[in-house]
Amino acid sequence: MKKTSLNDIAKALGVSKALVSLVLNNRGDEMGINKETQRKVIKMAAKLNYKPNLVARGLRLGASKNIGVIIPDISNPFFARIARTIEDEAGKLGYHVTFVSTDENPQKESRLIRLMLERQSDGLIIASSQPNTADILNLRRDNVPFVLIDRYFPQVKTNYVVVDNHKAAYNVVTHLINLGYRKIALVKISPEYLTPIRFRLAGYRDALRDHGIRYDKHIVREIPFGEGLANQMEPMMHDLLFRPLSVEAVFFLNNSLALAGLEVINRMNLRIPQDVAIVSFDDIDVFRLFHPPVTAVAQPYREMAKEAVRILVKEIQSPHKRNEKSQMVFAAKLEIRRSCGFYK
Amino acid sequence: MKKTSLNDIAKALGVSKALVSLVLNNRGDEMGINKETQRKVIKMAAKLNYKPNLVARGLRLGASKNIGVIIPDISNPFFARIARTIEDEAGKLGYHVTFVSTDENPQKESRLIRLMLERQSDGLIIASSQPNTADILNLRRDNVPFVLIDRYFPQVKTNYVVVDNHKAAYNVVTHLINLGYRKIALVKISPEYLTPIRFRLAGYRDALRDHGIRYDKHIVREIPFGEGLANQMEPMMHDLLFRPLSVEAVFFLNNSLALAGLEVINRMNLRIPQDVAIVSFDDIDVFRLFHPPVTAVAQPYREMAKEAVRILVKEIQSPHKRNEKSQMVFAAKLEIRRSCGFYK
DNA sequence: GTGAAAGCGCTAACAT
DNA sequence: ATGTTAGCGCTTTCAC
Repeated sequence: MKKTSLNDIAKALGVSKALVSLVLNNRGDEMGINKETQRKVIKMAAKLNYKPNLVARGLRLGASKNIGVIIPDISNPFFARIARTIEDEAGKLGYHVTFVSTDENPQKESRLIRLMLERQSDGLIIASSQPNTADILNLRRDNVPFVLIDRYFPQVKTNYVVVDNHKAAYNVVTHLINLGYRKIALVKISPEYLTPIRFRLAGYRDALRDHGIRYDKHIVREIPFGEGLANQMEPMMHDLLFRPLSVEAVFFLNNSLALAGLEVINRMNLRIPQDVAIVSFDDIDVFRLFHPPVTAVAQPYREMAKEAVRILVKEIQSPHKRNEKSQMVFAAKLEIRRSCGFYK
Repeated sequence: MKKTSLNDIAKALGVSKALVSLVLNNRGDEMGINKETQRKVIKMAAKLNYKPNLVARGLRLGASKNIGVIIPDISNPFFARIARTIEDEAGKLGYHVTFVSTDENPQKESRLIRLMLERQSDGLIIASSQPNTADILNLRRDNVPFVLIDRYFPQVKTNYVVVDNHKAAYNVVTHLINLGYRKIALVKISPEYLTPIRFRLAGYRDALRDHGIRYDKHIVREIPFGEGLANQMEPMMHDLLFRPLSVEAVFFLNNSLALAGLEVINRMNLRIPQDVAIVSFDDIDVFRLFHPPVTAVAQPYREMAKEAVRILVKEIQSPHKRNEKSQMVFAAKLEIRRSCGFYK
């Protein structure tokens, strides 16, 4: 059973497909087409179970009404939330969304950017894992509407929506220091060139410095993104938490690190916060549920996603002034819970 | 700056676009096109930054190489995992994927199915929230390749990939009974007509019956899908856990329910499993990390997603024998942890 | 070896 | 008030 096209309806009725197109796009009245004719067209469309071919329409109109969203991993709760909000907000504006996951792999990301463009996405939202700006500069040169989210490139003028990672990390460390902790370890994830990681690290260093604590590279650690996270966490935590390092607090730079770290700490039968205090970046739901609840930096992901869509769609719809770029920096909120020994 | 098309390359070289198309699709040798000409075409394509328009190609070829995935909520970890695996597996077979979320809303699901078809998806993977089979029957009538996942319709012959929910729930309850629990509450989510919910409930009833325990409707509860979950959980837990009901164990029928329930139980300062034992369906990562770790039913989501893609792509690629339908029922695994008082 | 032409389904401009 | 035509970018058939 072949799909019904405009032509099939036109033939069945002995009219032209242009007329059918107009009627079905609710432009019948505007074009002064006979009410009765319109009725017949609509009826026949229903009878033949007509579904417009949006691909053909997109080809004709030069717009797909599709937004490509390129993120590291749709199964990471932080990005899943952002993705979901983007989906909803884009829907309100008449766009649908295609998500793809890069696994923090720059080559894969390049391929996926290309794929989205070949599939004629009208614009892109990207949480980029690129170490350099080549792809981004290409997009800009080609006048492709896009918005960076979560990560950006300070040296390039683009649209972006991020949080103030430096300040957020600074606040975390200050909070810990105020509670009396001095030996504060930091566990980050590679690739380390990403702006969120770099700025969080800088916030950590600056907070230490401003409180007269020396930066100690031995208690700043890194784990590569990927599956083996749990395995590497175990020896690392042993190393940090026992002599000679004996850190008092650990600041995890994202939610996956914190989850892996918590699992290890539980296995080691250490108490939080008595034996070690814990803070994480990214406030995922379950942090509230742990024993004790985990202090974490909450990013306003809804607002971020919403803004990203708003900026993108605006740029898509005004092809003329594509050189006005928007930069949005949101404040993150430190959700203080009991894992660092302070009870709200 | 306009996008480069085949025609632009053809003109720049004074050849026909047919030739360019052949060369760029690596069919130059096969068609015996001059090596030197091929080289020039490829060079010019690179110089003009040519990107094939996959939409136009799809229109011509009648295949988009796209799979539509329709699920309740991409930000639910269970579906996010499935989605991610589908993305990877489809990618291996040369397909890309579009995810959309229905929020368990049947009308929204109908609209999204239609949208995916209008966007010319070659096939669909659906975790359906429909109370009836109308949409499914339409899809079948129109010969659209699709695979149901997680939920299915027993009265309709379709492809589907699910777990044996009855058996899994039966095992959960049997496990609890063997540990000595008698008053076992069940908390389910609406819509209740979904096969997983129905079969899990049936498994619960059958296990009780087989062990000579009377089914008590007062300790079988339901919460509607949506935002207000936490609010409704609180009074419900009070009701179940204190007199006169005083249940000894609670079986949550999915991960969101269990998370909300755990939060309330923590707030009530009850101990797990001493005051109440807990089991959940869906084994999400964090269950391992709770104090105590939560016993849960693990679905083999990787295998399920992989099978769904395999079945779908096979059907897409063999338009002739579309009436051979595959039904896959996977066994779920009960991950026994300490939340029900049994220590492995 | 290469080119010309047709056509996928649609819509906009132009005719009548 | 309705129809005709052209063309979006691509691939395929057939002709030279």
